[in-house]
Amino acid sequence: MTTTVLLVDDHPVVRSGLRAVLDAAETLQVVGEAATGEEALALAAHLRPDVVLCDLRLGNGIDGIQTTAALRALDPAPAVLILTTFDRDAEILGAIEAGAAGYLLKEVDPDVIIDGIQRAAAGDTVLAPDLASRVLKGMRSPLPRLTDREIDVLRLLATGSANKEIARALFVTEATVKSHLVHVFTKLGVDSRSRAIHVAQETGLI
Amino acid sequence: MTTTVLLVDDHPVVRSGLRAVLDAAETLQVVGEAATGEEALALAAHLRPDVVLCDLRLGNGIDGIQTTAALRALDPAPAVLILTTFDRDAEILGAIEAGAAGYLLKEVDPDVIIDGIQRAAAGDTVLAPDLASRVLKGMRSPLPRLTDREIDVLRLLATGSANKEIARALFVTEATVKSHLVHVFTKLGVDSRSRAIHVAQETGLI
DNA sequence: ACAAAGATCAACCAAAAGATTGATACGGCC
DNA sequence: GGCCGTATCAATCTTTTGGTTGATCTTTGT
Repeated sequence: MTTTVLLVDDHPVVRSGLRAVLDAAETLQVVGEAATGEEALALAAHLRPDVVLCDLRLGNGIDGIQTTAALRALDPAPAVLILTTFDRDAEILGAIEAGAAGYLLKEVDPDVIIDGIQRAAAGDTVLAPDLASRVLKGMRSPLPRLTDREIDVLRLLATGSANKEIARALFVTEATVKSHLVHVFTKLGVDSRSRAIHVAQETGLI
Repeated sequence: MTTTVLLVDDHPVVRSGLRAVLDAAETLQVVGEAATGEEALALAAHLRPDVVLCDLRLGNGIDGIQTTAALRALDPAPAVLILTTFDRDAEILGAIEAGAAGYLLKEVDPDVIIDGIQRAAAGDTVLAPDLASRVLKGMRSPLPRLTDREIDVLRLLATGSANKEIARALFVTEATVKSHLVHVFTKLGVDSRSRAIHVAQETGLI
């Protein structure tokens, strides 16, 4: 039984490579390609693939996590297998929480991708062992949840802004910014803005 | 006349895609593939390709810029065309300074890559117009050159370390760290550690 | 041999950041 | 209706950072 696959990646050469690899597997058939999340949704609704192989970073527009969530809301809903270079906790957990059946890194051999697609189509969860342990760890001690406002402050922080500048940008007082920073520092377990930026970037919170 | 090409990328699916694309072009012939800079050097010395198509990030070991410099030191020296997702100034200028004949981003269409390889083989410089203007800008007002010690301090800064912690890590006094930071801030045109981290990351200095 | 650059260190002062304590108002949930 | 979480704000104090001025020693380049 042939499994149909939709490829979603903003790099043409990656799509070419995936097509060459998957076409060589007799049980898989590439039915379409998309360079953006929006294209992926339109094509998936029309072509009804069994599996969507999707990158996380998709240029402008919605990202791979948002694309995954939207794909999983389709009827019928394809299995989504993430294939990306990004391995930060927030991204892995975000993809799984969005409904991805699996998460592979682009460094893997092509036959791992083929096997992953087949297992995703069969309803299995597809994770490399080290990623699986990180997902379990994430379920046990989840990444801190920052409120929208805290994210706003943190993003400005990461551009190098001082508290006064952040206050000005968000139309609040410096005291308010400091209050938000106290919460952010506590949630991230840090005690300086430099550390907060570093942890947030490493884990993919921003 | 057939142009021979060596592919250097740590992602197997990217190499597959490039091979599929280049094999379809009758004037090009892929003669080998490497996943690391070290492999690339060994293969290039043996296969003597006209052009090496090389990514910047190559997993562990030497990076694409170091690989480019080493390839250009071979006799005969192949033309090196960078194909990467990274478009930060320091990386572009670093690759050009290392002797790369050109720099393309992976978002481009396959025929742009084919054309780029042919032009690189012919001795031309291969840059997308927007990258070319940035290279010219880089020649007019080059990125600041930081000393090895300043880079040491900046890297630790980027992990979120306080001045005392950086001093401890480098076995110097806090006064020494502050002195280096004064120079770093001046060279980067910033006035805070957060801004220094941001600018350094955006331009690819760290 | 000399000059320049880099690395090191210090002292002082002002500004910013961070911690603490305390508060009000609003929206959502039970 | 009450509780909880979020967003907002303030005052005070301590710590850290950043800027300035000044210095010595070593290494590098001409």
